[in-house]
Amino acid sequence: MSTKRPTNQRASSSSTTASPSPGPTSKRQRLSAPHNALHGHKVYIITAKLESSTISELHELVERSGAAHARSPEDADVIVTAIGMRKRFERHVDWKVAKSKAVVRPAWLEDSVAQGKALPCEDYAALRDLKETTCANCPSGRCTCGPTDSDSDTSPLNTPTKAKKPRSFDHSQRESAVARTSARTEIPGYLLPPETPYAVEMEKLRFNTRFSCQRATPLRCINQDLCDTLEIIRRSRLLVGEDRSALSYGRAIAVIKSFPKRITGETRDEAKELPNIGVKLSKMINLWLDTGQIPEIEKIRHSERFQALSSFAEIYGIGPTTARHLYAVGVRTMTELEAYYEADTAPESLVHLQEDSQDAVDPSAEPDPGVSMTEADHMGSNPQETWIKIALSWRHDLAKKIARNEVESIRDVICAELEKMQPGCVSTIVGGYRRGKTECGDVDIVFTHPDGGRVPGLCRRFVRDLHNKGLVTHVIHSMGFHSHDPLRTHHWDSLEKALTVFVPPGQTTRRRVDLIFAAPEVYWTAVVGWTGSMMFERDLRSVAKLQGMKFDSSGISRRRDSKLFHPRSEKEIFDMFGLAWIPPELRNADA
DNA sequence: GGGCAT
DNA sequence: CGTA
DNA sequence: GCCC
Repeated sequence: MSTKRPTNQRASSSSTTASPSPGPTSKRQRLSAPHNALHGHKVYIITAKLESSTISELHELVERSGAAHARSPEDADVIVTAIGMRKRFERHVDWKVAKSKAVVRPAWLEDSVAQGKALPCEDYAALRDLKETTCANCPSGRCTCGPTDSDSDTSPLNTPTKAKKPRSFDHSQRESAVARTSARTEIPGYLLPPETPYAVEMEKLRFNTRFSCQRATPLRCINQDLCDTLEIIRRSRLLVGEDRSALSYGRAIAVIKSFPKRITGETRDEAKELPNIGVKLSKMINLWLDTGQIPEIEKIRHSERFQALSSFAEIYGIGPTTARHLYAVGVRTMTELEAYYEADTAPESLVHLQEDSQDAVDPSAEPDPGVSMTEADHMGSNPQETWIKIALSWRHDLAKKIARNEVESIRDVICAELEKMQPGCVSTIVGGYRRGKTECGDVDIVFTHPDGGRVPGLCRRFVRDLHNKGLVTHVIHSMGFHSHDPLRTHHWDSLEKALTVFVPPGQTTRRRVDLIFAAPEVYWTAVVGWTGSMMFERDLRSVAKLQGMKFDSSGISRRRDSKLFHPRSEKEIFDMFGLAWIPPELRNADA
């Protein structure tokens, strides 16, 4: 996997080749004392297209210039960017906002600091279409540029609004996970995937960092056999209810997966120094190296209880607790499990909990508002029991993996249907598919619409439509968009989701398909939040928390004042938390 | 000895 | 509690 | 079970 892009732009020192950058701006005064060239101004740096070393240099320059860092483009007087294309630029800054700022190339900052004063912007405008407004807002206050030399289309700054291709599906071979359902309607740049992949700075992704969101973790690693072994212990810990222990095994697995060397007698010491590998795990690694196995694993493997709990928990809707209850009342095999739910003698033991979860199983509500779960109408008192009976009937289908091309064709079917109901939606296939798995357990798709007003309620309407057409047979809805509810203090669940059972047209195999509808301002958080892996998400949230922030798939907020943040690209989320970019295929921190 | 995602 |  |  060649993750290192043959990067060609070093935007900083000599931005682009063909610009009239006045005066050679050499390797100047790294050591010069601070001055006040830009005192009183606020500068915002768009990090896209910049090397991280350049980014830090530019930050230094801002400080040295006496300017302040703006926290957002809106907040700034000056926006520094290496982006020259309007469409790409708009992914970071609203066009209207941009017109009220000076939008310049990095060279302007360098040269202004070098010369100790704010230089005229005219030769530094980052985008041709913004040259005029940039001059009007130039900190130097003495830009002389007249009305844009409107016809000299040879300008290197020119940003053709119409890019090369009539961008309909030119992205497909790069990341077919990302698709738009509409080619006709105009989609704002910030909802589109990057036209070139972000650079992956491998040197920053050190394997011995604490959190998996700071490391590159491939789908399968060089020590996969060890990871698979430890995964058995982890599963076992989860099933018996030792969640914290399970968490530790999960973290250990994650860090081993990112360790790029085969663990041998040579490298074992290094491996034992890894974060999340402590005394116990070190001993296990020793055993594994010396004897080729770990006794505890063999014990677990052969345990009747583990096998029973494992198989029960494979049923959708049965988790560790229910599995343990079943075992406790004497159920041992799948066959017995079916018999147990067949016989209408369900004991109270399983009934009691789980009454008013916020998620509504949407079956019986045949009268309009919900999708019908046909088999489940006329049901007995216990919805949980009913639910599991149905899930039992799915188990063979849902155990089947879904090939990538089938994931894509399911996406195509769904997008085609959605386009009929609501043209112009944008979508990304997320989940394991996006992380590069060749076989997927389910299909997860995040949707939005450039007109945010089109999104509330769309999930329900659309799923009902799919149900009427026979494509969706069952659904669990989670509420979303209760934003209109004035009683709600956080009216910020700008996300609707439906967990469905889907049968592709002309087929009979049921598939689990999750549809997520996000307001446009939380589209990228939803995409990051639903791409996974699970450990990657946990660590991302831990990192956010350490920084006083809160991350979840429906938004990012500052804990102290609940201020919301709306990143305009996936990478902006990484930037926001000071994390190096990690592409989806290297977020596979689960075994 | 508390925290471990939301 | 189960699920993502 | 590991980290701070």
